[in-house]
Amino acid sequence: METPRGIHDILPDETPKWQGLEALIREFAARYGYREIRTPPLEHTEVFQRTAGETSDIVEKEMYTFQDRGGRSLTLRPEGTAGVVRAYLEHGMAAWPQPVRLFYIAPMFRYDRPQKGRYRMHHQFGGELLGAVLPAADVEVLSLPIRLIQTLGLTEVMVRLNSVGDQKCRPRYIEALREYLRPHRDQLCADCQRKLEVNPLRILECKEPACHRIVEGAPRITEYLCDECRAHFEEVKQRFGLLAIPYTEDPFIVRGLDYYTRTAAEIHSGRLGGAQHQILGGGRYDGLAEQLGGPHTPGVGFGLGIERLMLVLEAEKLAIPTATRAAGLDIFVAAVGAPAEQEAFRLLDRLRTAGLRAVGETTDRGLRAQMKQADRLSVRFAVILGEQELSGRQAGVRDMRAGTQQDVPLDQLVSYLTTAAANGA
RNA sequence: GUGGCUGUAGCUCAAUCGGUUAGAGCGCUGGACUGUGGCUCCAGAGGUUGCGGGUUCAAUUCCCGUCAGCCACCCCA
Repeated sequence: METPRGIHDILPDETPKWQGLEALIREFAARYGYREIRTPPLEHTEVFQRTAGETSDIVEKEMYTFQDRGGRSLTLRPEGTAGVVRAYLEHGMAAWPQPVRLFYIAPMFRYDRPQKGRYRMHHQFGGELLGAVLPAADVEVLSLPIRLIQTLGLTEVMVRLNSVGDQKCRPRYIEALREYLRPHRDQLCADCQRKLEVNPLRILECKEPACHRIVEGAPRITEYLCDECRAHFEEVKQRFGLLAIPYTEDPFIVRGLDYYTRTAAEIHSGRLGGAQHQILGGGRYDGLAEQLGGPHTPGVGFGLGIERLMLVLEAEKLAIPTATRAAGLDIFVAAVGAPAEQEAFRLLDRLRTAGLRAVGETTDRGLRAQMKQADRLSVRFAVILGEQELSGRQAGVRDMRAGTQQDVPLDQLVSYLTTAAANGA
């Protein structure tokens, strides 16, 4: 038996990295006033169908969808925003003080062909700011992961910005784009010919050389933005300048999800070898709540790929800060002989109750083997209990770093070790 | 979903032209050191050669299928 394709275990040697990164993420979320939300990994299929867009790749071919025993269609979440907005509506967060700032660190599921940096289950750190219309909101949300990334020390990151307009101006642009593309229809790749009718925006992202050449001469969405969208985009850019965050404007990013309006943002790393160099995607989604049947609710957010971020950290040889003290052990209790083992068993309980981290021998190997075990566990102290020690109501305490050893009375052991472990920790 | 490369011990890898008992290092267990870790030496355990089928006297080796990883697409985080 093994894990399903593209889905992996995270083993104890790896979890400290995750915990360190998560701790830093939580710290940054807190600094920006974002509170954690935990939505279920499973939603009604409609939640994603109605928001991501019927013609999006996610809905068309990447969702893990199945029927439960009651015949309902459920889907493992392919992205985080729709579920958060669903929760916002379901729990009447519109009645909370606005705007509402939320974040999550959660697994996402997409039925893609796996590759390095692309998995069927991956984790995203997402932030959502709901109930805020102004451009300042867009820049606030996006600045959070950007500052986080900078703190981690990432160097070659590119922030790309675009505006995809709104319900008023986007349809006009789509028509203009279609009109421009129609005469070139025969030169487009098969996929794009299909997209021409269904979703011409996505042709902009096509990397097929032929399509790309045609797209070069296509009208730019920025030329079709309505006054409100134009002003919004201008202020977003101005505020990126205010924070001195470098970015490039990219008229061809449209994002794979249909719910985006106005601001669309991506962050790429130049240090990732493979094709999976995008580490963040995000933007504004003012129409999403309505698509879920709720009242108009402006929102803006991002999703940051944790696995991809870790790949970049590795590629740039950057250390992940360890937020808490290492999960290492303080003490190993070695025992020789049955009476000593009984005493050791009781001692372990006392040590742990006193807040120390201690393990003992669980088989009955010789002292030599037990000391070897203590060494490999990298404990600070080994406590040795045998017949000699027991008869004197004391124990040998060996400092594993110094290689020194002394006898300590049993009734003073806990306080002795508590003090000793605290010193020079 | 399309095309390609690769799967040998827990890990990293070897095994001649298809040839008889599939090896090494690290790691693990034990011993030298009967109650004291690290260093050294010795020994041991550990394998359905990813899985299934085919060709052959004989398959880790050749062929087909399948599963998984990787690479390029598609797309995305």
